[in-house]
Amino acid sequence: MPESHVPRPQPAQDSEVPTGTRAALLDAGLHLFGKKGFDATSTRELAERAGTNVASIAYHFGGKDGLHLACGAELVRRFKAVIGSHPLPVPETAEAARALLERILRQFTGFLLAGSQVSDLVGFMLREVSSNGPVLSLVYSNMIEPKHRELCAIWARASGEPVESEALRLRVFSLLGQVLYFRIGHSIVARRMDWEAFGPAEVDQITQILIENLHRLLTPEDIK
Amino acid sequence: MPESHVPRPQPAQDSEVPTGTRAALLDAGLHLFGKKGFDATSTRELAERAGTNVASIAYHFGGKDGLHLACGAELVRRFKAVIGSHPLPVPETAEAARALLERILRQFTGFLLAGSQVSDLVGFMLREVSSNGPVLSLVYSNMIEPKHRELCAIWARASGEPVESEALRLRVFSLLGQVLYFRIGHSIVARRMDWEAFGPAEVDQITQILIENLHRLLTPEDIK
DNA sequence: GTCTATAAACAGATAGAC
DNA sequence: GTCTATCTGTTTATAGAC
Repeated sequence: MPESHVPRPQPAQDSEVPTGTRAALLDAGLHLFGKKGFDATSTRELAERAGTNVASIAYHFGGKDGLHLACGAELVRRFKAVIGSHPLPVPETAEAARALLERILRQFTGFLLAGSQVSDLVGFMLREVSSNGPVLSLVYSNMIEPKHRELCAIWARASGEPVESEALRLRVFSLLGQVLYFRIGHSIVARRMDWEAFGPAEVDQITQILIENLHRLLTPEDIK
Repeated sequence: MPESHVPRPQPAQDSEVPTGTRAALLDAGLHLFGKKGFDATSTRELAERAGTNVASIAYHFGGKDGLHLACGAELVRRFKAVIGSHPLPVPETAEAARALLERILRQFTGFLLAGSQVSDLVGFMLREVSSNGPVLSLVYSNMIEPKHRELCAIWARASGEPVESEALRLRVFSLLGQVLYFRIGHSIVARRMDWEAFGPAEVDQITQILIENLHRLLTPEDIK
């Protein structure tokens, strides 16, 4: 038989890149849900920002909740498109692992703190983390869990601790938590530091402290 | 003249302790705003939980927004009632300062992570931190700023760094950020650790890691 | 697929009885 | 001070024209 109507095979295991009205609504959702929160965002605002009408939300996503979940999936898709879907290799030596952790931490602070074109994604994700709903489950298993596991392996090589020990997993969380706090509580930090905003100079200053903290945290207390 | 109608003198500089319907609405506000967020909480829910009617919100607080702000003030009042309104004295020696920091950190993790009768307050405050509105301004200047300043003074004594240096202020934030993250991202941590909930054993484990981190962070890297 | 029009429920605020 | 009843506007969802 000639050309049939079956959907074309997907490129590898990656999900479809959205286009048209669908994509515009996902953009609007990631932006507005992240900026104002899910409840504070109305379907009218979403439609207006996407340049369409309210009914298209129900048509494409089944409703406001469906759009919310689809935004979670889109977040994971974009994240994988940026950082790649393959795990980082664990370096051979402790020194190389330590250097890699430093590089990852720099990337992470830059990603979270420097306002860029991805700042919609960050805002959206942080709201989901606090709310702990079905969208977080999706993001956790497709993004957070695998990346945290990779970090633990690298940290274990750098510090000599056993891989996947409970203390190690918690320590990695405590390092990431520092970075996240500077994003979540940036308004408080800015007031206390007498900063008007988080410019490049301020982000550099924070990054430097966090890099120092990384090295201090990697060093057991009794070696002093 | 005999008994007059002037309001009775306030006890010291502390604000009035609310009673009756007013107090019930503040309780409901702290609970529901903290649990579901301001936008997701309706005035009907608030009135029902307080055992009163919607009109009383406007009567006592002028409206939903007024109740929100009053909840912020009530948060500060309750916080001061627990920890006292006087600043902690800075210890004489570095060792004593270090021990005091450890004690404060234990208190802080217990306060934030162990679900207690104050967990409503913590949930409310964390939402305000993220939302950065007028309620946060109130809480910041009456609670966060003075307490952070005290911590910086103690940290400076413990580490020998100059008081109020920018690096020191950021380092203190980074330590507090660790604790806050374990509260904000507790659902993520619980999944990754295969914990069903944050019980006393789990909180102890986290506290131990954070205490270790405190001592590592207090120790400059070059002394190893 | 896109859009207008509308339905049905819900929001916060308030008038007025008690 | 408290409460019921109601006003006015907004919410999400949907029916149906094109």
